[in-house]
Amino acid sequence: MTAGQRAKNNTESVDNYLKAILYLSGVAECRVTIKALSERLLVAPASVTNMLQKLAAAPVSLVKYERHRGVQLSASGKRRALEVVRHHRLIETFLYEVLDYPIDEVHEEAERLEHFISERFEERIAAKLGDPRVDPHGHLIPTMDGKMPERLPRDLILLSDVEEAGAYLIDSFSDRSVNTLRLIEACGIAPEVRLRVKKCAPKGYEVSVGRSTKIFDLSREVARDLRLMRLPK
Amino acid sequence: MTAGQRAKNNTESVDNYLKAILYLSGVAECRVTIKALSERLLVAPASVTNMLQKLAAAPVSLVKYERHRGVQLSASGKRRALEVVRHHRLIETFLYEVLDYPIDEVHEEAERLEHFISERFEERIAAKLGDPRVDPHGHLIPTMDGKMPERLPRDLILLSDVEEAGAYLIDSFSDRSVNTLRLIEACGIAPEVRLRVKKCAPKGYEVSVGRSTKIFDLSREVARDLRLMRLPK
DNA sequence: TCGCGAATTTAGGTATACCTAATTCTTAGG
DNA sequence: CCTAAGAATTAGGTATACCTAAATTCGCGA
Repeated sequence: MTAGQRAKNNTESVDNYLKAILYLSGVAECRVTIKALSERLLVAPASVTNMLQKLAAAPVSLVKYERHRGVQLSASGKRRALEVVRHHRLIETFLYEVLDYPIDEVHEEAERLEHFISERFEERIAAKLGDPRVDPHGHLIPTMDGKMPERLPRDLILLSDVEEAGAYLIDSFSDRSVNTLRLIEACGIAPEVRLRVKKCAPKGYEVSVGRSTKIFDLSREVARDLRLMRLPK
Repeated sequence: MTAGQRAKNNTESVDNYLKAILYLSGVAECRVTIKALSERLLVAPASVTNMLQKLAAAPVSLVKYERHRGVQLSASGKRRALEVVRHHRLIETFLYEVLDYPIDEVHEEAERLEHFISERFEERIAAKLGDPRVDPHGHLIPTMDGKMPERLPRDLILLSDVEEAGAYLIDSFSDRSVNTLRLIEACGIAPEVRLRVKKCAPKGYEVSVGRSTKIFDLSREVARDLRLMRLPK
């Protein structure tokens, strides 16, 4: 490194690797393969190996990495990853609640900004929003001290796995597909709203949302993005 | 360029060069020297030459550059520079008005975020703020169509150039020094507020602000950052 | 237990945006 | 009008974060 250049770990890129590892290792926190990371990040496997070697060798190492045996986050890697997720979900909530963004535009903007906001910005939007527990999709927001909050033990199920008609509460939905999000929003689907499943056919679902009696047809595609909580009959 | 890589002009770095040229070329839009840019951007002169050559050679060239004769913005360069300045000043206003930032923290955050917000974000905060004309320092905000708005012709003078006691209106102040900003704010100085100059000594100034009769001593240092409008006697 | 195919790693390269050192150009003063 | 100081440019290098292609290594099934 030449004089006048500072080591800049903690780049956008590093953040994205950490987030991807966090996501892929899941609740079990198991090892993540290079291939899985490569696919999620849309980056060649060789590039992933390279980056992981750097992350592991960093002065304060962000991942535990052994050749041919996959990666896991280290304690500090996990802390950083959760901080970025906190940024992401707070920004989404802020865009939705304060700036009246359409729900399907919230993810892309947050994906960029999450890397560049300061601690102060984080603190101010959290305050403005009253320290929200979930984002507009119903996903839990990690706490300021870098932990994922426990959720009340809920009996969760994807709509696509529902096999009998009945009453449910909407827990959360994926932020992946813009089209699905538009559709979901158009039906009035939102976290903590009641969903009544009228019929489940192999091709799709008939549901009503909230107090409305209007019936919507949802495809299996959409149903895979909807996470519900069973309500007692 | 390898397959799978897209040309990414319009980087943060490019934006900063364009802003610096805009600033240094001033109202007269005269040519800017490599040395001046090098000093403003804290980058070696050789790096500046390099970057300018790229900017001039780009498919849609952002600057007019001739070896040994300095640079000027092209029409599209100027448009882009003004867009970034618009982002900067809107973000500053937003942080100050909506997120209750202290005025001395507004510049640094905006300096980072200005490069990463989308058109939608710009549009939404502008709407939220009611399309403000000036930022919290009193600086004019370029319009959506990329022009610097005309200001009413005002008879402007720096406090440091004032030689006789009298009444003035505060037009704007520099966002450069955090210390100066704190001091300025503590005195209640803000755009469009009345300032009464009681005494101007070679070492400093005695002033009162707004309706208050309290007297503040301002150093020449601070006075150089304060732009005033003369009020008729 | 051996070998083959998939996963991973190494080796070598590109573009960006910097840097220093060496060279060339400009121009202002004698 | 000529020269030397200072400005600008060229040449050659660094770090980051990618890439492709060519080795490796692992582990599963015959």
